[in-house]
Amino acid sequence: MIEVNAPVTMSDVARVAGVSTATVSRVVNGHYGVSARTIAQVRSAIEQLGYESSLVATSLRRSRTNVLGLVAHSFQSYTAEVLKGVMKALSRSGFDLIIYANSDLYGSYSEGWEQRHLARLSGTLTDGCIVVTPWGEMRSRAPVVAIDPVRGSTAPSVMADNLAGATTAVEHLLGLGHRRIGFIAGRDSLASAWSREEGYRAALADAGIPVDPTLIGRGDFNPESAVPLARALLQRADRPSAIFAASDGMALKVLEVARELGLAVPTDLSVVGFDNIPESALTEPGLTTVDQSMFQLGYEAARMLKSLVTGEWDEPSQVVLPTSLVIRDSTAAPTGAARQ
Amino acid sequence: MIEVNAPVTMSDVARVAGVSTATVSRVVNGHYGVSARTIAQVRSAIEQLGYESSLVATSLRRSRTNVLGLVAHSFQSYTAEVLKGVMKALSRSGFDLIIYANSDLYGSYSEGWEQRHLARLSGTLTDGCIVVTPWGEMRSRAPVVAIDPVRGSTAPSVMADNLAGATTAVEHLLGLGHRRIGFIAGRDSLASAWSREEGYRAALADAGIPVDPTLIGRGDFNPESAVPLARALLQRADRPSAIFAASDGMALKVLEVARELGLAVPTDLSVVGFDNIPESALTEPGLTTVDQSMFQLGYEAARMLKSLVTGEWDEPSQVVLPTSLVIRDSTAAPTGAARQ
DNA sequence: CTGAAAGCGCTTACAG
DNA sequence: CTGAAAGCGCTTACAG
Repeated sequence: MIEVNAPVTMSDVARVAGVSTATVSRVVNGHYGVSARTIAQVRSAIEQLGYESSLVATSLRRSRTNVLGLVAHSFQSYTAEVLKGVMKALSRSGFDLIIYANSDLYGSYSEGWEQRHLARLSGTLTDGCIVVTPWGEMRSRAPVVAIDPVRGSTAPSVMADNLAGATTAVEHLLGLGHRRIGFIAGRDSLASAWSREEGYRAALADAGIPVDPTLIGRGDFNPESAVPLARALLQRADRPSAIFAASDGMALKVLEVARELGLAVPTDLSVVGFDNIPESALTEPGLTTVDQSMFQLGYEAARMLKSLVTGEWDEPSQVVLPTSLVIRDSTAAPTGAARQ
Repeated sequence: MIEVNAPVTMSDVARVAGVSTATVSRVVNGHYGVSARTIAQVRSAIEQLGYESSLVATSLRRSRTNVLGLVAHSFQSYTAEVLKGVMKALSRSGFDLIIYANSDLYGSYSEGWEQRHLARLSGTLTDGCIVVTPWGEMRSRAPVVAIDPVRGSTAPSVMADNLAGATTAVEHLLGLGHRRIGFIAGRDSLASAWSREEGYRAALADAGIPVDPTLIGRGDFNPESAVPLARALLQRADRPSAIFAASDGMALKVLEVARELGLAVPTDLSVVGFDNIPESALTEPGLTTVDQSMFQLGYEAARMLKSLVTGEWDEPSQVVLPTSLVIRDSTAAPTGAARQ
C-alpha cells in the first residue's frame, strides 16, 4: 500500500489510467459513452490510488450538489434535538447534510452572521439550507427554510404553536392559584418570543388580571440573560409567586437563582419553561414546561427543504406544530410563604 | 435594496468598484498594499452588492481554511453530546466547524464511508477532521483525531477508560449478589468494545466466576442489534439475573425486551449500560450506567485537533478519560424469582 | 499600488 | 468512444 502525502487528484488517476480527466470524470459520475475497457482501467487506477473526488471542486463546477446545509449559531440541546429530526428526514434521501457551526459565537448571539454563512455556503456547496432561529429574513438564491423564524416572515418556516403553548402554561399557573406571575421574554425579533409573550398576556387577560409591566423581564433566549432578570424579580418585596420563562434554558437559570436566594421550588416559587429540552427532566425538581417537539421541527424543516430543492413543493410553506404542557415538579399552588 | 438572483461574485464587485478581482481579493483578505481610496471603493461595492466570498472557491485555492471537520455516521445522543464538547473547545478559536453527516446511513453502519468523506473534505475544505467511532484507521494528509478509535490504532485519539468502567459496572452487579451476568458486546473493531468485554471478563475472573460464552451476545453498538440478543438471553430457562450492555442504546433495548417478556426490572432482571446518554436518566426505571463524558471526549478531541493543525502539538496523542458508575434504578440484588 | 495570468480540482459542451 | 478547452470563484506570484 502506497502512503500518499499530496491528495490524489483526478489528474493522477488519468495519468495512471492513461486517459484524460474528462474520461475519468465520466467514469466517476457514471455517464454514458465510455467503453467497458476504459471503465475497467479507470476503476483500477482509482482503486490503486485510493482516489476520492473533492467535494469542493465538484460543487464549484456543478450546480447541484445533493448536499443540504444547516446553519445554527450555538450547539446546545435545542439544536441537537432539531438535528436528530433533520437527519431522520434525510435518511436515505440521497441528500447529505453539512452543518456549519460558527465557533466564534458559541453561546452568544450576533446579528446577521447566518446570512453571511448562508451566502458562503449556498453560492456553491449546498442546494438549500435550514436556518435555526435566524436573526433576520434570509436572502439566498437557493431555498431556505427557517426553524423558529423572525417575526412577520413570510418565507418558508417551521415553528411550534407558541401562542397556544404559552397560554396553556400560564393557565396552568393560574389554575394552581397564582395571581402574580412573572414573565421572562425571549429575543423579540423572533416570532416565537412574541407569541409566547402574547400567550402570557392573553391568559392573564382571560383571568381578568391586569398585566404588571414590571413583572416582565426582557431576556433574549440566551440562558445567561435570565440571571439578572430573575434576580431582580425575586428580590422584590412583592416578588411573584410564579415565573414563566420563554425557554427552558432561561427557566433553568431561574431555578438556579431561586436556589441561590434560598427560595424553595415549588413551595416558595413555581417555575414554568418552554421547549422541553432533555435537561428539563433532569433538574431537581423536574421542570414543568411546554413541549415543542424539536425533533419534529427539524424533521418537518428538512422535509420541506427537500421538496423545495427538488421542486416537488406542494405544501403550505409555514408549518405550525402543536405543543403540549408537561407537568413536572416545579409548579404547585402558592403557599402563604409566597407573598401575593 | 436590490434583489439578486445569481450569486454575487468577486467579479461583480470588481466591476462595480472599477478594479480587478485581484484587488478585491486583497481588500477582502486585508492584505497590505492597497490605497485607502481603493479600499473604500471596494468596500462600498461589497456593501452595495451584499457580497460574501464563496467558501468553496476560497478553500479550493487556499491551503488553509480555518475550518475543521467532524464526520459521524449517525446522529444520536452520543454524537450530539460529543458535538457540544467540540463546539465548546472551538469557541472563539478562529476555527469554524463543518459537520458532515451521511444521511443514507443513518442508524446503520457501513464500513469505510468515513474514509471516503474524510478524503472528500480534507483534500480541500477542512484543515483537519475528527472522526467519531471510525470503521478503520484513517488515512489523510490533514490531521485526524479519532473519538473512540479502532482497536490497535496508534493514531491520535480520545477515548474513555473503558476497561476500568466496564470492570466497575460488573463489580457493581457482583456486589449486589449476581452470579449469572449476561453481556452484550459492541462492534468488535472498536477498542472500546474490546475493552468493555475485557472489563466484563476481568471482573468475573476476579470473583472466581468462569465466563459462560453462551451468556455473551455479539452486538455492534447499534441499539437494534441488541434486540434479538436480549431476547435469546432472556428466554432461556437459565436466563441471567443481570445483563451488562456495552452501550446505553443497547441497554435501553434490553429494557424494552424485558418489558415485552414480562420481566420486571430490577426485580427480575438488573440492567447496566455504558455511556450515560441523556435518555438513560429518563427511562422508567432509570438506567444504571457507566458515565463516559461524551462532552469531554468531544472537547479533548477538538483541542487536540486544533493543536495538531496549528502545529503546537506537545501532548500525548492518545488521551484516555476517566469514567464513573452512575447508579440508578435498573439494578438491585437478585431475588428468588430470578433463577440462578 | 494595481492588474493580467495561472491554477486549485473538477465538469461539460464541443469537436472529432 | 475520447480529448482539448473553457470555466466554476477565488488567490497569489509576477510584472509593472
